[in-house]
Amino acid sequence: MGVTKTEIFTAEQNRVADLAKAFAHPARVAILQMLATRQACVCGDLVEELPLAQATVSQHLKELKRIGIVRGDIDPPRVCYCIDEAVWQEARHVFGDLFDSLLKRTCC
Amino acid sequence: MGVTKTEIFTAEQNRVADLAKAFAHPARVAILQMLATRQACVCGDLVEELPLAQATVSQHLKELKRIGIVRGDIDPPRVCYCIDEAVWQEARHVFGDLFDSLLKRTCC
DNA sequence: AGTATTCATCGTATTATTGCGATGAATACT
DNA sequence: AGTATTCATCGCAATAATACGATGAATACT
Repeated sequence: MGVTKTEIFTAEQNRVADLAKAFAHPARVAILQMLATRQACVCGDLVEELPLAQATVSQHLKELKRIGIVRGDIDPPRVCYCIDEAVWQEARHVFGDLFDSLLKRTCC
Repeated sequence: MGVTKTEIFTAEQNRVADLAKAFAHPARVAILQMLATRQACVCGDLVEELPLAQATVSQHLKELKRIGIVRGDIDPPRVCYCIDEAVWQEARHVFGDLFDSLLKRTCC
């Protein structure tokens, strides 16, 4: 039905899925890479460097803010977008734990 | 348009996005956790443990196989699903490198 | 042959996502 | 007041994803 039954999964599973969504679109990967590797927050420069319309970039940023991995500090009329370091580390640990959970298999 | 412009992003960005998609739905997270932590591959037991219809689980498995992180070894009439360890490690490194790329910020 | 088991796929309905033009809000600068 | 800049949001169109019932293919067991 296009509707995800979030209520039947654990909070942890839903959080992993949400954090993964931040990286589940190449445009958002590009945005996160830009924000992570710049000395300065790029603000609206994102639109210039990405071959996407301003409205589209704004929407991806909105999704990243919803997840929490990006903050938007207003500095009118600009907005300075930054990685939220706490959420970034949360994601690192969540995925790290997940990847570490692989056990040796006895079949296949 | 609901159409992702994959051609305007790097192969690496598209690969990250694809791997992230494996974890971008709580049902797939649950499936991957089950496959990663069982001694034996659970095959069709997935359907029993998940509150989803068999057709839905099969579709999630199809997506995981498309990405490559899961293999389906047929053992008629059963199918034994396993984590593909090589792809699992690929994902670990891809995300590890990404999370390590965060630099100290001088703004915000 | 007939039946049961296991799983994939098809068809369908519904919702989500992606993308962009247009518009609007907020601010700064003349 | 008038203009420019920056960004969010609305509205729309098109595609993707989620979910499931029904059906079919393959195999095993009677």
